[in-house]
Amino acid sequence: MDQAKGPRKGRAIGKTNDVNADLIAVVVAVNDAGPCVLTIEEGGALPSGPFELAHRSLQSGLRAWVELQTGQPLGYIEQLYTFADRDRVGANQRVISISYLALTREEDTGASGRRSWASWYDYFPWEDHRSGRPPIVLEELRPRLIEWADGADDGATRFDRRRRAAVAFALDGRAWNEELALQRYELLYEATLVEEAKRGGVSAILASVPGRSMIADHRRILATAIARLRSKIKYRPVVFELMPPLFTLLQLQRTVEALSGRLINKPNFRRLIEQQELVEKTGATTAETGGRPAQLYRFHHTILDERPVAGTKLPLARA
Amino acid sequence: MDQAKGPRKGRAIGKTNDVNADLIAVVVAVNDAGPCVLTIEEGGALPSGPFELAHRSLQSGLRAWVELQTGQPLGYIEQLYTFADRDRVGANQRVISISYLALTREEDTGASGRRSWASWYDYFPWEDHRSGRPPIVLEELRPRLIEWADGADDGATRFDRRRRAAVAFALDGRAWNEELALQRYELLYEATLVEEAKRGGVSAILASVPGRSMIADHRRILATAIARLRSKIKYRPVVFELMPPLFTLLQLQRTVEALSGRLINKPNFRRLIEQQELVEKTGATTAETGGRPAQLYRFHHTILDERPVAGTKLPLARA
DNA sequence: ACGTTTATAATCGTTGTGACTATAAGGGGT
DNA sequence: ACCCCTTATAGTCACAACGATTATAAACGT
Repeated sequence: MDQAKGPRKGRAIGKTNDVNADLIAVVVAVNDAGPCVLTIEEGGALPSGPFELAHRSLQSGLRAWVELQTGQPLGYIEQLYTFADRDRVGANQRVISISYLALTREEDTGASGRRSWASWYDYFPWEDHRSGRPPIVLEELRPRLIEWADGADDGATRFDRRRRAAVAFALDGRAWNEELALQRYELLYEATLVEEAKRGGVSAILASVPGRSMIADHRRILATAIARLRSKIKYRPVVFELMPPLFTLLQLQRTVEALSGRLINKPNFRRLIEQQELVEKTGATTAETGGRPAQLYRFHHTILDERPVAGTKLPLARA
Repeated sequence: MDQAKGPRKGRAIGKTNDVNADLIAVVVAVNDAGPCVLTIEEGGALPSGPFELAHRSLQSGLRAWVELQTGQPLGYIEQLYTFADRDRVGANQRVISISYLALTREEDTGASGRRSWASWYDYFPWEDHRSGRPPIVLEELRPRLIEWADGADDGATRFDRRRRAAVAFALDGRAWNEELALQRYELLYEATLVEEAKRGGVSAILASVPGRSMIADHRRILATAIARLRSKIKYRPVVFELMPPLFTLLQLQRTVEALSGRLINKPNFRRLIEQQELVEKTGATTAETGGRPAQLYRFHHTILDERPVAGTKLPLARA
């Protein structure tokens, strides 16, 4: 192998450069309660395990670990990011985390022990704007962020911190941007307002921190997944990976709203979906919700192949 | 560390699961000749090297290797993808390739030995549509792709292959989509129409293959970078990383055209750039190109912080 | 019968943007 | 000096996308 790669200089094959690669999965589903993530340890961690020689590929290794730990088979998979960051260094060993996003339907509730579905918004209570801006933003986060900003040494840093907080959390009359989920989490981390940022720190005085945390950097990875998914549903029809075979347009809309954390105008949503020919009527109807029975639709699969770029643009409120 | 990660089951710390992680850089610049990539070995490989204990992070490791091998300091860096695929398996050792995209200006031509800038389109001659569709598509690729499609066993596969080829290469009256650069390369790989796909194969009869190749999967990584960059310039103002401090709007347009491989309507481009307030006039002008002297602009940096989503949407020809 | 809920259709006005035309300002050749 | 070339810059036009709103239809419950 190395002979074939002659160009490398100073390359030393040996144990000194070996690393341990972890595969971490964010498995997402949506149910009536909202968007969910598959967890182990009662919501304290994401399914994960080391990449091993026996695995044919990164993806198959990930599938194996998730199925072993939760019994959940995975369909759609997409690579998220590879981390090799802070506080994950061992003696003469480094850990690389390769994270994936998986979309599935919460059906096959195999009784596989330690798994459980947890709502996104238990971990990020400030991300759900479906009923307007959640109180936690103005009541808890804003004062603490301002306090953090004003604690900076020089004026330029204070100004910059206030601006970043305002952009991320839609303060000072700015518009909320649901895709900034990761930036919001990173900002709270930087401001030491999440539990993870206090680990190993001297401040044993743990004031109440917003949102439930996870081990290691799992919550950060979850934030990465949320941001990616919220962005992707706008230009690729990935929502359908989360839908049952037959669904009504309102169910589809509720799913998109659950993911994006904000409400959508109903007629516009219907028009967008229908004119893009992403779905087709089945003829059947359902009347389980009360009100006029709704048409049942099915995803129009061939569209995926023909139009690789088209997607489900979300009709979201203008700023 | 492992105690903190109690959830893992069947986890075995030991040499058996160790892997070697390679960092690979696609360093992009644009000059008068077009879009370029930084290479070593006379264009045969991308700068790369193993992730080592001494590196503080993945990014710093990458910077170190690129600077060591080419003398090029890196500015903007963005992670591309992590591969652990085919034919990169050694005995009891696996190689993970973590690839990055870097944008820079081709200025500091330090005389660092084995580096050289190579045009994208030497490796992907079918990707440059600035002067209309290149002849290679219809004259060479199309007949071979059809031959490959018709070589399938069953009719469904034949149909599917023809459709995929038509979508990727804009056959049968379809519109060219510059963002499908990676899919095109993968399709050619699957059809055994690129040199990499024939390595180790029995077919020693190497018919002339389109485009220059690289060692290992470096050309695939380059294709990934091109696709990512072509997509990203449409919604994030990353082009400016490739521009000198002062530039004219036409220079900016030529850069975008070089990257996307297609021409842009001039008035529309100017309107888009100016109304988004991405640039500001400096007052100075230049008259080096002949014709009326052009205003020199400068990137409006503050915009980056205020509008994290806004970008340089490309006014591209409608389908 | 009436109100409530949901589904479905239609309309209006603004914005975005692709395509095109026109005018201005320089240089070089004859 | 004039013409012609090249490039810069401004303006127009038409259509498509889309956010917001209203209206009508079809079920159920009281």
